[in-house]
Amino acid sequence: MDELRRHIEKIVSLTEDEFIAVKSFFTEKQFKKHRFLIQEGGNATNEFFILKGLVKLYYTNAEGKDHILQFAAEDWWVTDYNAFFNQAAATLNLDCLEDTTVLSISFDGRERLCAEFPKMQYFFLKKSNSGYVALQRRILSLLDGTAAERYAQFRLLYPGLVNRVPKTLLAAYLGVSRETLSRLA
Amino acid sequence: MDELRRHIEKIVSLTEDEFIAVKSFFTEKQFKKHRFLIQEGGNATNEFFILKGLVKLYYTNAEGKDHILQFAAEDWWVTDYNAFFNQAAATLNLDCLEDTTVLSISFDGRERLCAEFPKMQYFFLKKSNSGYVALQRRILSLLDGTAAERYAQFRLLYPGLVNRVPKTLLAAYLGVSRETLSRLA
DNA sequence: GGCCTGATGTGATACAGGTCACAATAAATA
DNA sequence: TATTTATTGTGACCTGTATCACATCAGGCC
Repeated sequence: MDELRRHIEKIVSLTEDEFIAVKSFFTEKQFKKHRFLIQEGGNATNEFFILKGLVKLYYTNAEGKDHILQFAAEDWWVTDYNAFFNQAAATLNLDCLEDTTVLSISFDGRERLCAEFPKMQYFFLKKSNSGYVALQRRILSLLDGTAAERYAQFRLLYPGLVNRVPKTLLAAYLGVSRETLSRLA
Repeated sequence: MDELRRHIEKIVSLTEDEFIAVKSFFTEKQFKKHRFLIQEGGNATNEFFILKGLVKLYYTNAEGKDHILQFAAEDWWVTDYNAFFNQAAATLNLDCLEDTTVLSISFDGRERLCAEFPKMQYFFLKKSNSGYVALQRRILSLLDGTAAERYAQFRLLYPGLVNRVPKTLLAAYLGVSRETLSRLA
């Protein structure tokens, strides 16, 4: 739970009492490797903060091909945000690459948390803003970069993930075939 | 200015007095076609709300090739968000495809506006959240779709822009060459 | 230990889309 | 009105990646 506090305090500071109140909105949960946190067609009523482990968020297209939107390891937030914010059915899948421990917060919980603590609303705003910028960067690398450049960029940006994620999945994140990535590596 | 109020009130409601206070944070500005609102290397101290007109936000790579991150017409917000949020030098360009009127707000202004009106912070949070989801969707269409599919999707999503933006620029947005787009149309 | 499944490498071949080149309008601007 | 400067189309050719097909090797599990 301390991870959450350290994480939040990178942006806003909290008193002891405030943090106790904040953390009451979260529930700790454990998932084994291969378990789903969200499945297409199901609900996505929770957002997850990863305490330990590694998950992948992905879309499976009509031909059964997966495209990975995000990996999330320690200190990352993840959910099917479209489904979460709009309280709609999930179109994405989220499952564990490793045994994973998360803190879970419901949509309503998050709304109440933000209403009660403007600081936390500020925190989520800053997070959302930097997430937006990160996605813009990724779009640019898809528009501008070659497969090799995107791979190099990924290694720079997420050195810790490169040797933790199988190449097949890295390929599904980068938008390259497994075989092509293998020829680059 | 009424456009701004209508736009905000889709998410939070404001009293007359509140709106008067809110709008004092904005300045109206006019730009002619081809004028730059932001240039690479310059500053991006302002965020713009488009009242009238059309702009493009783009990145120019080392070979001089442009990649369009965003078009923004009436009721859209736009800036180089990386530079804006981090108070850093711009890496993107923003210029006018048509004569354009905007409401401009500075970074500091926006921070004070959010601090003073939690409602407005909530507004910006919701906007950022849906922006994030929209970029995820675009990433998926870059990962999954063929050029023709992306074009079809764009027409569905932004029917009003298709005949307002030259095909050359649409191609730079979709990540296809001008020639290929022409053969699809 | 032995078996199965997932991860990775590599060759052969196919194709979507890029690049280059030229032409014809349409639209700004002097 | 005249003169550039954008915009769009289209042919010819090239190339980065996808696909398909095997082969190998490591790790988890019975």
